[in-house]
Amino acid sequence: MPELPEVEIVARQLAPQLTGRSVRALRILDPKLRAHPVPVVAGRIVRGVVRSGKRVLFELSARPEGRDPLWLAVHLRMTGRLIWCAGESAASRPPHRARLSLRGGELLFSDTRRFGTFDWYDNPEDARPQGTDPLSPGLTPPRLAGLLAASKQPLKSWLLRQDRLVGVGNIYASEILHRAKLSPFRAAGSLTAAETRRLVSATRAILERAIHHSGTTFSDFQDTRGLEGSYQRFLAVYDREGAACRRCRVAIERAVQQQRSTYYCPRCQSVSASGR
DNA sequence: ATTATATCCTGATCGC
DNA sequence: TGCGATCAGGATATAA
Repeated sequence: MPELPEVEIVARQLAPQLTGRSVRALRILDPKLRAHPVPVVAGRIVRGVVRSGKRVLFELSARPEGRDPLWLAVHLRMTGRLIWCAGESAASRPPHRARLSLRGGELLFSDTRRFGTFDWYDNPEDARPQGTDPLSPGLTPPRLAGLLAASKQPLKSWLLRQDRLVGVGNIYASEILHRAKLSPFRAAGSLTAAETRRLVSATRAILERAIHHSGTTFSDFQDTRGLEGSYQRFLAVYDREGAACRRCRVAIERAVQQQRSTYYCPRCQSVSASGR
């Protein structure tokens, strides 16, 4: 479900809601989420909520007894949602895998397919993703060129690699390549300098625009209040097989790469097209 | 060392 | 209307 923009929205909404609140209790109802021992969180204060790659990172203060601060990284994977229920007792709660009770409200982790994960860190450095964040100043064309260098992977597959660039998923990968006028089948390491610049700016533009429109609700993304995003109205290629390309009117095509759908315009994104 | 395949889950949708 | 097959925005362990 959530890619970088959706996770960013969730973190931005939660930060002002949760920061400063003290933790009452953490209930983990799904044993699958309890693979590792769960640290004691009662009595800690939420110091902040930020996006870290595709994960939502919660900073929890040291406990009064003097323990060290703690970080919780929540990965939403396909169907995870973090829902903030203000008020002391949320009487009727939707189904959820875990529940963080805070002073003044509860944070529910709902996740139908149960792919989402909790990871605990006592050092935020350890929680940092391996790949470069596309919205950080660190993503420059030379930097991207260095990351792409020598890779024979198709561009689309490369974009999904979280150990290079972090945050791009299946929907935005197609959107980014369409905007950059690059074929999803091109070898990642074969881009010219100009094409690399286009890829950097298209990646930023698409992700920022999606954040601006509160993300994409393809089937079930909802923000922390249960509201849907609106970026699906702006999708240029994703889920538009057979529809006319908004740029050149040619029919959008669908291909399968790594068992995942790729949507592209065969004219705007032809392998030989140099773009411009 | 890269790169395909299978796997983790549930629910919605598709085609017959 | 019913029912099995197929498909989902993610990522990883295993196999090739």
